[in-house]
Amino acid sequence: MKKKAIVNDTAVCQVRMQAISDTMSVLSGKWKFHILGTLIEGNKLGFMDLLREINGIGTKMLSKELQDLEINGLVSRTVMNTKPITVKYAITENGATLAPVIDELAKWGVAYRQSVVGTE
Amino acid sequence: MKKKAIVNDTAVCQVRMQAISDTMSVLSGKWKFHILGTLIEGNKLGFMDLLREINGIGTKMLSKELQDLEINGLVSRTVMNTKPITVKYAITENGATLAPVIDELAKWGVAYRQSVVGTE
DNA sequence: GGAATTAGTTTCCTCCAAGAAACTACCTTC
DNA sequence: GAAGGTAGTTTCTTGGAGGAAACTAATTCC
Repeated sequence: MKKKAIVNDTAVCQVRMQAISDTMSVLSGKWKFHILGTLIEGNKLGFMDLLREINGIGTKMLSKELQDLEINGLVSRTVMNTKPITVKYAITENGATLAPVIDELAKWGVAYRQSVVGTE
Repeated sequence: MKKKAIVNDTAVCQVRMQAISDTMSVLSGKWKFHILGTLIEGNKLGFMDLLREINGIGTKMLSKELQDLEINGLVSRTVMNTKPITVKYAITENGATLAPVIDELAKWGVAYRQSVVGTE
């Protein structure tokens, strides 16, 4: 009798796995959570604002990640007709639904850090 | 007057950012969520079980990711003294605290997929 | 005219994640 | 003793993520 996959061999688990892959695919990379988190906290920020807010990111990465997020409908980009041209990035309705996800990640990170510090 | 970081320039935000980085650092890579999710669902699985459960993963990655997870205290590895030597991998108490995080990720992935399908 | 600010793009480079395939090693069954 | 199952390790290779720095381009301030 050959062994087969048991646990994941249900439609529910397949969907679940796929869903996690989807999420991580959309939020892949080193900076997306930081960008989204920042935009959720502070609504409507310019490119240079984000560059200052997010410690360590460079212009290339910020530009690229923002494009990704815009394509996926999580962030909106609006060119303002101001004297020196400015751009406002904001979280979309869809992007705002990530708040609980980011909250859980942050919460877990805090708890994990404490558990590591506590046991050493 | 020079502009400064406003939104993230609070202790709370710095901690939050750090926490997200911590979490993503521990859970980095393509397979950790899948491994953890599988171990949360089906308690105590052997190496070959996991290899079968997780579609697409290879021995090298599985081995490496399991080591990472064990080092970080999220997964336990127990060598059983059975006739052909077997190893049981299980989620730890600490690792089990990831369940809500994984749930949120999965939940969001499902909703996101529906939002994309719904609007096209 | 030169400096500074906005918002990026482009180029070059490096390192690492990830996969394929082969190999080790031990034990059991046929 | 060959096949098949356990649990991995090792080697080789490639694509892409990510970073540094230079560059574009428009406008405003001094």
